[in-house]
Amino acid sequence: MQSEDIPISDPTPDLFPTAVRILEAAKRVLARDGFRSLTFESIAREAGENQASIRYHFRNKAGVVTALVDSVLYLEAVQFIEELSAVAAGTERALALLHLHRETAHDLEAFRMYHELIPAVVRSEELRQHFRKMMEWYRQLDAWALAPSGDPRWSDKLQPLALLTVAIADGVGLQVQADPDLDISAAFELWTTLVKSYLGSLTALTAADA
Amino acid sequence: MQSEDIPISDPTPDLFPTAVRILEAAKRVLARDGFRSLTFESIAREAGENQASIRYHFRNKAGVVTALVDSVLYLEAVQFIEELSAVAAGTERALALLHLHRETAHDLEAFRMYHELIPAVVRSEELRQHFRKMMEWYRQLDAWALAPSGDPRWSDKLQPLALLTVAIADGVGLQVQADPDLDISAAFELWTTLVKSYLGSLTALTAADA
DNA sequence: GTCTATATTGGGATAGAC
DNA sequence: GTCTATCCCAATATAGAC
Repeated sequence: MQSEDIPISDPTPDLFPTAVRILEAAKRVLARDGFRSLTFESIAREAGENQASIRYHFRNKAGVVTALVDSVLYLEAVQFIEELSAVAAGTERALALLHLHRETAHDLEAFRMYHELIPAVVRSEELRQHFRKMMEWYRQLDAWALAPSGDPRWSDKLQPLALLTVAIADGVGLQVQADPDLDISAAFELWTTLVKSYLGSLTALTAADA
Repeated sequence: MQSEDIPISDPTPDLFPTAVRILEAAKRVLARDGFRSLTFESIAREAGENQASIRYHFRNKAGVVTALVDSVLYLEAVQFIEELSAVAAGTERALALLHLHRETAHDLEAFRMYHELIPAVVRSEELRQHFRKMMEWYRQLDAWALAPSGDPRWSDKLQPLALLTVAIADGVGLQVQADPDLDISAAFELWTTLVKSYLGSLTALTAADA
């Protein structure tokens, strides 16, 4: 799994330094005050820039939102690659993935941004395609991380499980948004057990095939 | 599981007929055009009512949104109770629950409304508490539906699994929003297998205890 | 490429007639 | 309890100076 497999490229380096600062400011506003508060005025204030400067760099509001979504989705993805690439393939990496999901569920701010963006993302056909690719990519990342070995044939076989792990990550994150004090440890331990036993049965089956 | 266990009551019958029609119109606008399009003007047009009439019945915008959230959450919940109560406790009902989740994932409009409301729900403390209770209630409903028998002691034991089933339902729904053509059948079959095997091991364990 | 001034729109809210 | 008229504000967008 090299970084070339990411279906979107980092939007940040193509931008002027001012544009980057504006984008960072926009992300802070989004996380703190929500999508409806994401205005030229609030971004300009947060960035210490002029409203007209934002418009110059991003043309209009839609331009800002697109760049923002791109950036948020991208960064979320990059974090996962980095952390999982450091772990050896097999059970260790599978456990690392589930652990990462568990930690992420408690990242209230990240999920808040995520949920703020979803309505905008789903309603714009362009953004939805971006989102679709990112979801697909997340499933592939999970399948890769869950695979007992580096053998790429595992990827297909693990797609159904990967769909579930991604769903669990998103779904638990939502429940934590509803109740930040929710204790999810027992559920994640159960989930880990279920996944381990399934992976075990898969490798046993494959060994029998051979 | 009687309907008295629902933590919120049906908001609809307390309202005047006009208010009910306004609320129904608001739901249609929300599903079709999204939260940002939910204005007095659009609701009034959809309902064939006057803007001032909406204000008279719901005081202000926040009043409309609160009633709307209440109504959407409530109806979603009621549907689940009705369908699952018709099935006998045990494996049959557990499978019915998972099947219901699978069907619901394809209800694009319902999930669209759900996702449109989430940002508003999470940012208002009052609405978030409502949402929290509803999530908790959904977990209890799932635990009840998954239980091998009517014995209420199962409920506690099955909370972790119920957290997962709720997460799967929400998480898969999101993936389908991203890609309506996504094939989720293999994933749900796998999920059903995992749940059945876990429930089987639980009952075996309990039988050994006795 | 940064900024000011201003135009335009649209949504939320108020007062009060009927 | 329904409706009209009107005010106010916030947010996007434009023109053009520097």
